[in-house]
Amino acid sequence: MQRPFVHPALEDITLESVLYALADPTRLAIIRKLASRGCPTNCQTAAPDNLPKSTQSHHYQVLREAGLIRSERKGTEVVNTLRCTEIEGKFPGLVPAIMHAANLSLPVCTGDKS
Amino acid sequence: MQRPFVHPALEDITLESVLYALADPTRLAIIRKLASRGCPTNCQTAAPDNLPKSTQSHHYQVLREAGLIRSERKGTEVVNTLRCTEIEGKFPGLVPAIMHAANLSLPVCTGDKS
DNA sequence: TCAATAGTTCAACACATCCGAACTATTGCT
DNA sequence: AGCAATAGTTCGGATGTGTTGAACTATTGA
Repeated sequence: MQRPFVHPALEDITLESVLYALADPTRLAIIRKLASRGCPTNCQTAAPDNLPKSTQSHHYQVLREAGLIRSERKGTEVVNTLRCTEIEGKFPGLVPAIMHAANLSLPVCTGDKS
Repeated sequence: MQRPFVHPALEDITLESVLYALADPTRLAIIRKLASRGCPTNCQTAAPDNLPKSTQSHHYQVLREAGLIRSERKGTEVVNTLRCTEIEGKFPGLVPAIMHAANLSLPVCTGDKS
């Protein structure tokens, strides 16, 4: 927990890593949950199902290293924030189009909790 | 070569398979080449570099099964066509946004040949 | 100080990817 | 018709990637 999180600079975010990160159903669900709470929102344990912690941790790492989320420690928890305005500046319309497509193909992101 | 190609029906195309297919640099390059020649265009050997034939064959199969391209045999060749109008109907703006982002991040798709 | 909570790291297994070699199908030449 | 050349597929093995339980680290709160 002492090891600080590594976030790529905006210019190091690549289209392929973004697509790769969002191609996984679990990670897409995480991003959808984050996005459904307004864009720069935070979310503790936005884990889709009862996924093992190690797997969750791995998925958050992939999303972080792809540049999609920003992670910050708050006590024992990690608060994740969408970096959508940054990404929107780099790849205009990309994430909104994917979110829109996700909302069309999947029922609706359950905005549970709080 | 006798085995007919299998193309998913429009309703069986999922967002995740589309993203997965496009997350690979090689496959993204193939789609970019197809798209750069006008939308419903065809392309024989749109292989990016001098990629092994077996690998090419694999990538075309992934793109086909994701629903991104349609493959038809013409003599000894296989002609691949983007299914972009169909996909546009299902996921409006998705592929254009990705193509736009690709054009922003990568130089420009070299429209070589013919 | 100690238990509980939240998350990470490690190692092992399962599964996917890549590519050379062998194969199949079609064309065009003679 | 036969045959070489071309275009692509299939197979198998090496290599890489994803998933997850077990052990570990940090922080909070009693």
